Amino acid sequence: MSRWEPNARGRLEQAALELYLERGFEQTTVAEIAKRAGLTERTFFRHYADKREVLFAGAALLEELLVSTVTNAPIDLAPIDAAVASLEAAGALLQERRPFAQQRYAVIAANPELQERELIKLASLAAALADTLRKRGVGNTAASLSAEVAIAVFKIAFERWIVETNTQSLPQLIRTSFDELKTVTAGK
Amino acid sequence: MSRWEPNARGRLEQAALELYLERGFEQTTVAEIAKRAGLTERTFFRHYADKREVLFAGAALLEELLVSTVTNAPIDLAPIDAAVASLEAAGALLQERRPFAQQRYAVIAANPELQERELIKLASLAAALADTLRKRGVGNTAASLSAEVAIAVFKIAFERWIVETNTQSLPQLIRTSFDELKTVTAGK
DNA sequence: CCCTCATATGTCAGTCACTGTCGTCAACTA
DNA sequence: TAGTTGACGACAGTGACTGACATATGAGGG
Repeated sequence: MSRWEPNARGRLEQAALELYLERGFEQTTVAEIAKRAGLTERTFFRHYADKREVLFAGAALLEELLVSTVTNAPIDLAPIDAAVASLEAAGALLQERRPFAQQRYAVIAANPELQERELIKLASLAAALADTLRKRGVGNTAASLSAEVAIAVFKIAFERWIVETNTQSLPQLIRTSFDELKTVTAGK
Repeated sequence: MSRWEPNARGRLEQAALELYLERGFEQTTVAEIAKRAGLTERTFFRHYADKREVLFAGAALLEELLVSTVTNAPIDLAPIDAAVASLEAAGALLQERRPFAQQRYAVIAANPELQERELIKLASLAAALADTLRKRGVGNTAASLSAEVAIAVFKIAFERWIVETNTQSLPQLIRTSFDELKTVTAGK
């Protein structure tokens, strides 16, 4: 049998989310999170670079999903369609964890520092998407534009998904927003 | 005659940019910035909420420019065109301070914390743009989409403007990128 | 079965960003 | 002239984050 309780990261993430919800992000100290997880402050920082990062462990998984989806998309699919399709896949994943996503969103929405981290994670996803598109032969600017725009569509769909009283699924909202985007950018 | 040297904020911003360029952001302490500006650390924090904010004093000005440009745009101009036009105006402003913009970009590009701040400032500009569009009667989602997409275009044009050896002006690059965006999002 | 080594953790001291509080002094105002 | 305000300095405190070193266990080799 192990010397320590298993799943230290899971316990830290759980404890952090709980405390951020109970007292707010700023009013929670890392020492408190660690204590609730049965660990020390130092151990927290061995698992997460900082106090914010503990809320963003899922980002790496999401990035893998986006990249592999775009990589495996039919080569004749337009760049923006490939990017949006990958976000629909990511949306399907999030759809399964809506309560968690809502709690997490509530915490992030209440704190600007966390919003900053969220934005850089999204920017990182956009960069990964753009890279993947370039590997499909898409031009530099077109790749960046497609990726950034797709992420913008995702952001807006995600917010509606969180706020609205569950009428459409997240993938549906992404598709709807994407359609509206086409209307918006269509020159006359 | 005044008790203190005038323009404390200007001195702090100048000192901070210099030091961030010389040693890097992380290797610079707020005490050093304050000392170079002839002030104390405490006074630094009276002028700027944190160590990063000193690099982002211009954002408020930019936001005013965007909002007033969109507000005064012809009412029959499409939302996305109004948003992009306002960013062209902002681009013209930046065009006049290219060396400063390049130094500032170099500092920010070298540090993730500063990139986070940059992203939230851009998101704030997008939110202000979207609000202004809504006041013109644009629908909720269309306003957000137009604003986010316009900012995405701006980001990509800005990076090209910084990197490329001055072939096109920033407003020109914004226009070019916007045209490419229309191509990219045009469904077949 | 013992030795060694890698791993996950604890302990402790230290730096620095940021805050609250109080004191100071010139300039303005009644 | 007396009070008020505004910009700053001085100082102590909290908490995020880091570096260095210690410790215990499970795995693998001999």
